[in-house]
Amino acid sequence: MAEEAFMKRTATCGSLTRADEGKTVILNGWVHRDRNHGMLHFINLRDRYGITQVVVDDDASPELQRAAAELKLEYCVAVEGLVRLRPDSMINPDMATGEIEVKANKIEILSKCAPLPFMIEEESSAREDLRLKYRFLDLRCDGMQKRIKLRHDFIRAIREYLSARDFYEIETPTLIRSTPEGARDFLVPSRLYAGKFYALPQSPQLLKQILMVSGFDKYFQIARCYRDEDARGDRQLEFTQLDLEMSFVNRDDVLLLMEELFNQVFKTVMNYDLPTHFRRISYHDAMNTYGCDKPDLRFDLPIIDVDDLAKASGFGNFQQILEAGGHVKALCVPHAEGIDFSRKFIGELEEAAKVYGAKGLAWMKVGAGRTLSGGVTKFFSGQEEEVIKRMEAKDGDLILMIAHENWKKCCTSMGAVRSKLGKDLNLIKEGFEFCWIIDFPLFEYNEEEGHWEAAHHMFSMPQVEYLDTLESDPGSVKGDLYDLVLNGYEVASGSIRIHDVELQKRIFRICNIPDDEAEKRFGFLLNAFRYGPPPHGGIAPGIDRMVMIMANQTSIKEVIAFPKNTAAISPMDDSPSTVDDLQLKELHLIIDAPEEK
RNA sequence: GAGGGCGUAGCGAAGCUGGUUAUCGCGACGGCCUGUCACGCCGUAGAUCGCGGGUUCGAGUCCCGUCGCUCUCGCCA
Repeated sequence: MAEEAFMKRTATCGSLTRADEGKTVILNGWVHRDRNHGMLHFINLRDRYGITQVVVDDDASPELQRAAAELKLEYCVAVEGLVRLRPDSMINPDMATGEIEVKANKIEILSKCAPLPFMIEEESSAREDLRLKYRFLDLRCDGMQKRIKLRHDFIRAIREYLSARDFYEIETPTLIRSTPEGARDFLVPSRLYAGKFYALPQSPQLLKQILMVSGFDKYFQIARCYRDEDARGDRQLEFTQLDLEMSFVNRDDVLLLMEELFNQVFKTVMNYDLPTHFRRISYHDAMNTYGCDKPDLRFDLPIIDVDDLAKASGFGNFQQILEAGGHVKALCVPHAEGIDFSRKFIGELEEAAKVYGAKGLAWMKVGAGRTLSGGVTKFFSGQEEEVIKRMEAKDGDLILMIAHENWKKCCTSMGAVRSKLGKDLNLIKEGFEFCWIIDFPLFEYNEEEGHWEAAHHMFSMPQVEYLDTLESDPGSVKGDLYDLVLNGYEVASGSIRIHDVELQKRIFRICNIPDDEAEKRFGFLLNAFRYGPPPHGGIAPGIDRMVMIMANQTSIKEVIAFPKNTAAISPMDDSPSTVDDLQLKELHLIIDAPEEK
């Protein structure tokens, strides 16, 4: 065997136990902590698998002592030593390897480390942009290491489940035709064809539908998707989806498959038992009851319709809004220990509501003997009993009301209040609460553009009972659409697709895309649909978001190895960057450029 | 495109109604230390208080502008 260039590891820093006592091992890793007591020197050596305490004793050779003294944080080192049991009183029960230590007899410095820009701790405390600039260091911290592993385990469990059920994993191209609808495309200029562009896929939507035409009736892909839109805590320019499509299925086939998939995956990855089936809520009910289409069901706090009570009240403001076709929604905030419903408390809730378009937040306090006081109480004089009963309010509770001409804004602004209360009053239970949101409207009216457009995307099937009224009443058409929601985040979105050319064209026309335009943009799909397309449908769970939630994080950056910041910049490699004129010229993006030397 | 929050040493923070030499912890550097595990102890260096302007006898602190980061609305299946 060839002589090694360095002392190669024979064990990892997480592997040694009592059973290894007496063995001579070599560890490779980084100096995590360094406690030098002069004649006694402890070094916590870390690798991906754990941390092991290395000891340099007073009987160490001068050479070894010199090497140990030279060590600094995050030096990459090899240590050869003897595994020995720690004295009983020195056992560290918080450490997986806390029963043993390695008495060093040789230390080799594999590489040195510059002074650190921040400490590598379990959860980094440095500002996010600094963490991103030094992402290679940030990724060394225990929290990031665990989350990257969780992500791997999650994806692996998905692959195993689907492969065992006859799904093929098929890659689709990431240089594709631009079919702009919805988000902005990232464009890639063509060198060979001046003025032409590829687009990076927003999702493999059309390609997977064409795979169905090809007979691959169970397909999935861990697909990278790109959208040129502003970033958010749960949105990046590029993200990863489990893209999945099946032929000869209806909605319930897809929902049941997903339920079984996530039951198995959560059990495998987190040893967590999900309910066999997830609750199904219509879009309309979700909006009315929770004020959003991605409700967090870890707490209840339902929104209640009080149009009739508001109408009978003496509150002119409410009545005007109701007469204009608006709505009044209410919420009963349960009395909580240590929280008084002060002006400040209510004011903050009002601010949260205003962000979503509410003009104000009306309130009343419920007192002893089923009385109301404060806020808008005087307008509800004589209705106290009825209001308290409707709201199922108890002594000390707070009743909140929002009125708005626009139903959706009325719902979402109260939804924002509900959401804030869930956090502020600590109502959110531990765990994972999935639900399906179904029966979405297929179209919504774009006021600016002055025409209908697809609420989700244009390839989703209308529910059969609306097929005759698509054109006459687009606003009432419900689609075979479904979203999967987890703890208040939309984690998957899917639908049964259209596989009929004529129906697809009707949808295009309603969305203001005439036939010739449709042929130009989506001709390849329509062409495929002329050759025996099967009925099909699918779904696309977001990997980043799901792992984020499983890891109890609030930003997907925490589960992506090299994310970009909110300004769409990667502080580590400083992309996007300028390129030289020669490159631009080759891509026909500029005409004047220096000739190649 | 719009709003909120933040910006003080390599990192994390304190700095009140403006008032002498800008404080603390971690880290770095030097020294001491035989059972630590966030080791401890002594010492040293390290800050144009994001940047520009203004008010003032005097600005980290007040005002205006600007840049950066971050959260959110818009946007985003």
